[in-house]
Amino acid sequence: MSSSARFRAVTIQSRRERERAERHQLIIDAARELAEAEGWDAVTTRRLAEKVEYSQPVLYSHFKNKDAIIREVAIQGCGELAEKLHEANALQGKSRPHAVAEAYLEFARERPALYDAMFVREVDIPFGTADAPAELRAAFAELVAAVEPVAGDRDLETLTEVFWSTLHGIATLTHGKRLRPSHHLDRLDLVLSQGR
Amino acid sequence: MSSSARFRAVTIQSRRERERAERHQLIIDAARELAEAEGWDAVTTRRLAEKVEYSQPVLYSHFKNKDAIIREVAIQGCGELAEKLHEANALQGKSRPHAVAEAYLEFARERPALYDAMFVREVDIPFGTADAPAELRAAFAELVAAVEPVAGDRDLETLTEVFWSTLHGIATLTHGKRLRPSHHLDRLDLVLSQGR
DNA sequence: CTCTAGTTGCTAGCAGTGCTAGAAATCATG
DNA sequence: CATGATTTCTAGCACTGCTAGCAACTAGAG
Repeated sequence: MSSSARFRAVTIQSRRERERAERHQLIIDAARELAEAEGWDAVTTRRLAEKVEYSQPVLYSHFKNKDAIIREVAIQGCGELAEKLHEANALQGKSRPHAVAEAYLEFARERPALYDAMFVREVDIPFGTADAPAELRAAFAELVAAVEPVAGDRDLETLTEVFWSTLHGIATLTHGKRLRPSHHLDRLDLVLSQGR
Repeated sequence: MSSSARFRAVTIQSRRERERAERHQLIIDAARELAEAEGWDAVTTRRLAEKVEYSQPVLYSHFKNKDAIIREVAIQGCGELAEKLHEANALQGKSRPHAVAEAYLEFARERPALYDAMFVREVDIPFGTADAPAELRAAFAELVAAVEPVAGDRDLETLTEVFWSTLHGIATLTHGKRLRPSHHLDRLDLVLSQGR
């Protein structure tokens, strides 16, 4: 093997790895788009394969199974949520809890399928533990940051869990048409006034 | 047709209707048991038919489709929840919000599959409207009753929705292993102290 | 007791699901 | 061009929810 051949081999390999990574992401994006457009029930391996213009087995060369694809969608979604909450935390004017609560609920409302994958479906992503994905811990950290200025002498992490639970409850019950849509803002005011 | 024949005909018919109703309930109970034992994924029409010792098409002579069975399970579950909350509301000693919150979370923890059918899965039961099932309205009424003594000048129904959302959020996030199990009681204390 | 009308429940099958073994096609290299 | 390795596809399995159409049973009349 000549040195130029070896050199070529390396670049070809890296190009292949890059293409593989692109296709990996393509599958994730396609799954998310399909879910957002028609719901997770419409995300079948056949339709997903058709959307990325490959055959079904290609999906399984990238992911162990269908759940692994959804899990990846969920984790990337957590990254986006963390970003959005970070921006809300940086806003001047409104109180941090207020801004973050609004941002959280807006996220859940605008991307219901994504939110579903992240926090409703059973996806066995490690959550509390140390080996939870970074995106997830980042999102929770933003919630902690939002609550911190009003925590007072209350335990910060516990207070954050309760804050998160309330937002999550409102998000899911609203999406399931179990709350009166007209009173959305009233509920938000009430949550925030209770938190002091 | 003699008068005795007519009499017999009526009783035979009523006996059949009774047997049909019993089988109807048998299917609902079997679905719920199977779901509670192995999760809703295990509730297939084949396994359900086997459990009630009939063939699959019998299920479809009682229910329009599989979702209709789950919906019935969910509605009856709401009835049970309403009962349990009613008892909690009647308890002396603890504050009503405290007793009801504990009862609610205990219900969700002990019957996770049932709770899932009631409030997590998309089941298109009419919720807010007037033609919502009585069981459902009864359960919500108990939540209202629990919140009423601490409502003060806040809108009762909105406050109840927020209270419910928080409980629902805690219930689902706990079940999905997204909250620290060790701090369950702390969270509850925090919720109740915030509600005044 | 027998025959008939009507009901009830079953067998067998369809189209679709997640997933995979093994054949086919493609590619980099001598 | 030929070869060996890699990549991708075809075809299939066991399962899903659901249903058409046949078989078995029952109730009542003669």
